[in-house]
Amino acid sequence: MMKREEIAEILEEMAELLELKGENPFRIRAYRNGARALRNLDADLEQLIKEKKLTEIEGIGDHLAQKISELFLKGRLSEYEKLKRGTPQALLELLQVPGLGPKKVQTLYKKLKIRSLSDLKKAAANGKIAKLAGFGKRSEAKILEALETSEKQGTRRLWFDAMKEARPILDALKKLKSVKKAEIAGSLRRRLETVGDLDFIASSSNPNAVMRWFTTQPFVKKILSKGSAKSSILLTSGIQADLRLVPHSQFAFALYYFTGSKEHNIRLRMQALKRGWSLSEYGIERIKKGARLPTAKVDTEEKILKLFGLSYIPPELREDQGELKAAAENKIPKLIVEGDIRGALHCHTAATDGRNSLKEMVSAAQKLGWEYIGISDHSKSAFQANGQSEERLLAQIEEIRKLSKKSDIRIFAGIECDILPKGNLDFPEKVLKRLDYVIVSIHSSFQQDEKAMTKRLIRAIEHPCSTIIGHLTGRLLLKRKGYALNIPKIIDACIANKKIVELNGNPQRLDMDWRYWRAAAEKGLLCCIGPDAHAIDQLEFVNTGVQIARKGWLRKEDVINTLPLKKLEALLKKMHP
DNA sequence: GCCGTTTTCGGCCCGACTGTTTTCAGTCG
Repeated sequence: MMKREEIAEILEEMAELLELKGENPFRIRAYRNGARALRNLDADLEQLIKEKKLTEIEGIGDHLAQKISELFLKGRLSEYEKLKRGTPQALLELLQVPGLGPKKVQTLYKKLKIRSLSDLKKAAANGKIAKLAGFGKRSEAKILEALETSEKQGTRRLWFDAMKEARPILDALKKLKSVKKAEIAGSLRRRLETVGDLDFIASSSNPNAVMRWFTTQPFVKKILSKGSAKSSILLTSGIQADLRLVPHSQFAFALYYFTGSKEHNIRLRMQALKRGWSLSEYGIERIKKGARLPTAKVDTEEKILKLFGLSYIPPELREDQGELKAAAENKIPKLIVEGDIRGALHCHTAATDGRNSLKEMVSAAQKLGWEYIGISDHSKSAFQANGQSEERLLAQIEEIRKLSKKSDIRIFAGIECDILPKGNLDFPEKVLKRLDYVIVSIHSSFQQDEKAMTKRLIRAIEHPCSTIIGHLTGRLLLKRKGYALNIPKIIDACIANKKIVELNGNPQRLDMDWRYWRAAAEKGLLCCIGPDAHAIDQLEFVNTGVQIARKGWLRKEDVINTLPLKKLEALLKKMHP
């Protein structure tokens, strides 16, 4: 049985192989769309295949359904193997070199027999590439440089880190005299958990001056391209930043377009075309009997959408996950905002692996205006994190009760209790019962297979004392994949057992993934946004969690730490008698 | 290969920049 992610990867590889063969671009796109649809699936793949419902997914037709089923059930697909045999495997890695696409890779292969990165490097060093038709000295030099720098730079960044870099640049842009409006766009604006580059959009009456500024700042390591409408630079930190300039009247269109996602834009444009509108990053025109008639000024994103009878779609939702349909039916939810948060329950102290004392954490929470804070230090098996022994835990509970009485802010006594390899919890029931709530998390034996891991977690979910499931998959973005898990099954188990799932706001985790939240919340799953704070300045990770919760279509009502104190108290009491 | 209020064929988003050309193909987003 093949996993969903593995199947998606094969479909994507097939798209690349077809591209190298010079296949119909739309057929190639269909494979990519299919892979994406598979990744975004919130239902159980096995069930869909059994019930022959794969074709109900948008982007998956009869052919792809057949291929996916075959891969899932047999673990292989003859068509894929045939494709692979027909193309040297190494050509795929050549496609990764910036500036090389399918056509050029094919030329290199046919004319120079280049079939690997080292072949490419040799040919470029010997000046053979410059002599090819369609190539020249500059492209040869570019290839060499790309090969040399590619190893050094891991290109993607955590959303949180990228935002920290982008803000000062945006602020400086806004201060320029000839800049009227400036915004961040792209995946950064959509709050994608990791981003590949920083996109800026600005409107200006003097593009050349702004571009001169942008490409000559201290943060510029290298200019990748420079024009009056678009420039790209490499920042000293190694990440790429693009700036697009448009006249003031086009700003909203440019912002909308460059915010993406690409798939969202394609769908919106298709809808526009059907209604007789041609939408682009420059504006919108009525198409009438071949002639294009310009329309009146539309200067906000709201107004653009309104032209198509759509309500506003926040950037976070523009992932082609049904948001256009929802907007057409006026069903875009009122998303949670940072100000809705009234406290947090996943916080560590120096008693285990936190940096600050209980008192310091509490007073920091108070400064943030919270009504409550829950302390959830590690349990004894979390050896690497100095997990609490039973004795130390009981003493901490005592300390918390005392301090809570004296404070203006309510302090809940909790724990982040390890789920042991078999699914049992790290403390006996009688200890857990003395707490206000119990976050259960996995911190060991990550290598278990999906079946064992799912069973392990479900056992913890069924434990009478568990309240919240912490960082569901244990992933560390850009570093470590989450453990194997049947997430739809886990979600169903949580709903059946009335357990809450955490949305961990640590920028490296953002776990459970936003792609699952919409469907899960619609089925009744409640969320707790946890900062997983290990220091006072990390309490604000709860806000990063809010950004991702918005991306998961969550409303205030779906998140328990938006509840006022009395209501949260009552909820925890009911869940944890 | 997908899809359908221009439905079962014939479309499928669209423009900027680069490098190599001398009007454009390829790549990228």
